[in-house]
Amino acid sequence: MSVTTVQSNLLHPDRHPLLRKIATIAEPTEEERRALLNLPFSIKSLPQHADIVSDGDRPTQCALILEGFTCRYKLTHAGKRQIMSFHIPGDIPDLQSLYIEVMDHGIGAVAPSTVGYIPHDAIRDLIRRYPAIAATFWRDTLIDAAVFRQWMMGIGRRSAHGRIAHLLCELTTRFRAIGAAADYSLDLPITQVDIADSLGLTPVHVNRVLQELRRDDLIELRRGHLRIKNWDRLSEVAEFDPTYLHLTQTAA
Amino acid sequence: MSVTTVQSNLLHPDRHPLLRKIATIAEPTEEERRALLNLPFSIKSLPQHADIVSDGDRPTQCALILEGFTCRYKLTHAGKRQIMSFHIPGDIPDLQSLYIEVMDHGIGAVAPSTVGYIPHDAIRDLIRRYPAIAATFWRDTLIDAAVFRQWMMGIGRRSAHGRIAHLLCELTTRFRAIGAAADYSLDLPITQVDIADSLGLTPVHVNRVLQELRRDDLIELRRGHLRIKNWDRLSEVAEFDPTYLHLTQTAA
DNA sequence: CGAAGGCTTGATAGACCTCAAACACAGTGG
DNA sequence: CCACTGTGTTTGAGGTCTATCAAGCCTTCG
Repeated sequence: MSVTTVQSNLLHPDRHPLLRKIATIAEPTEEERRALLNLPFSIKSLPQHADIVSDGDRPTQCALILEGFTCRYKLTHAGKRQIMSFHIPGDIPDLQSLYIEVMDHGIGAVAPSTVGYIPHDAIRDLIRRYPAIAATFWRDTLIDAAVFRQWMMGIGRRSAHGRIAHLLCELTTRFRAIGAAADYSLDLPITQVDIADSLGLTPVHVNRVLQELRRDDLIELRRGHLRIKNWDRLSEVAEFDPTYLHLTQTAA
Repeated sequence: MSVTTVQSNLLHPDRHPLLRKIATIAEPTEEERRALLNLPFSIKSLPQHADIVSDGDRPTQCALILEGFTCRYKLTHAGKRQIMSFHIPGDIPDLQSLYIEVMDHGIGAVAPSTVGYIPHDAIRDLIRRYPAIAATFWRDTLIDAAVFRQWMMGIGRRSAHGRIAHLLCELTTRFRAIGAAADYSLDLPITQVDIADSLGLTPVHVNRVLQELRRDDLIELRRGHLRIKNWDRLSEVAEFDPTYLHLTQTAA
């Protein structure tokens, strides 16, 4: 997908990823929306597995996800990977680099992705002029933290079944919030290895649990497409309560 | 401990918990320090196990830890507890409630503690007048998130040994940063159950691992007192790298 | 001295891991 | 059109780290 294609189709105010995302966690004024649209950025396409930012970097810009699917991860000395969050279009996963100099983790493309790099200076200038946007950005990083906490509880205290079900509920809810999921069906370019690395499990075990979830007719997941066949029972298994996502409009 | 005692001893500018804490993550000007000192708050003493803020609350104030030791936690439906962070004097664990209406977790006293409740309005006013303080507070919540990430990796991908060693390294480093640990020796009013709940383990297993760490002459931990006997080897076991704490002065 | 909270120990069990190989499927190239 | 390759998924057998259950023990404190 070429840069021009992206710019002409994707960045219309009505479907600009950043505005869509912001609308899920705040209610910006028309002027603030315009200011957000005017943020300068340089677009870059990344292949699967490429790093958007690397552990140890000292970024001078933030990455806005425009298309694709990315993750935040860390490696142990033994080389084991822990994924700490997934990001969808509209997210700015390294917003924190505004106030934390050194990256203590990496952000990588789970699927081929397009990102817009926004200079720190531009963001600093924006939030200086629009305190409400500063508050929204701060809020966004706080919601990130809320998601970390939810994942921690899952990894630390819940069964593999519950964890996997919960992850699928969370992603579905977030995709629906930005309007990227028709009904309970969505494109989810994720592998079983990715799921394993995000939940502290092995791919083998993830595979076995997914089979059970399919057998119980709760989900359908293959070739990058997820369909929740029984939302009520799945969210029950997951003990899913979307409060922690702190969405303004909680799309049921 | 009475309120008067606290006020007369603890809140001298030179040893005010909030100023000490802030100094570990930022470099406020004299004027900003004064403004921080002038924050109004009402002091309250809490017994062990009392909630400072509860899951589901909609706080209108933030809690500054003045004395003691508290934790952030969540319960599963089955009643299992996951502790997500520990807080020491100077911390404001629910600073996030400024921008996130509903608490998605509780904060409780691990040991008897004294907290100062600061009205949201006072904080909002402060950060409106001092953008640098706003940045510092934002940074503080970002560092909280960094700690969550570090814990997630531990729980998801590391052995019980590594996790326990890491927790002890982290707490020691943080206590040292605020000047609450002489050398590698500190008062740590924590039970083995608390450790288990913070690392996704059972108390029984924590007990066994602690015994090994003692046998290997790495630590001494009993009756609320921790002494690291071999920092180098312990941080090796822990794969401890304090970068993620983002302290301004990294006390070795 | 009794009670309570925390720590320790032993025996057993199970969820999840490890290793290893086979299978499915899409894309590529001859 | 069909091998060929690569990535991702599935299956099987065995192993282990950590959980569970159940007592007993030690301090502290009223």
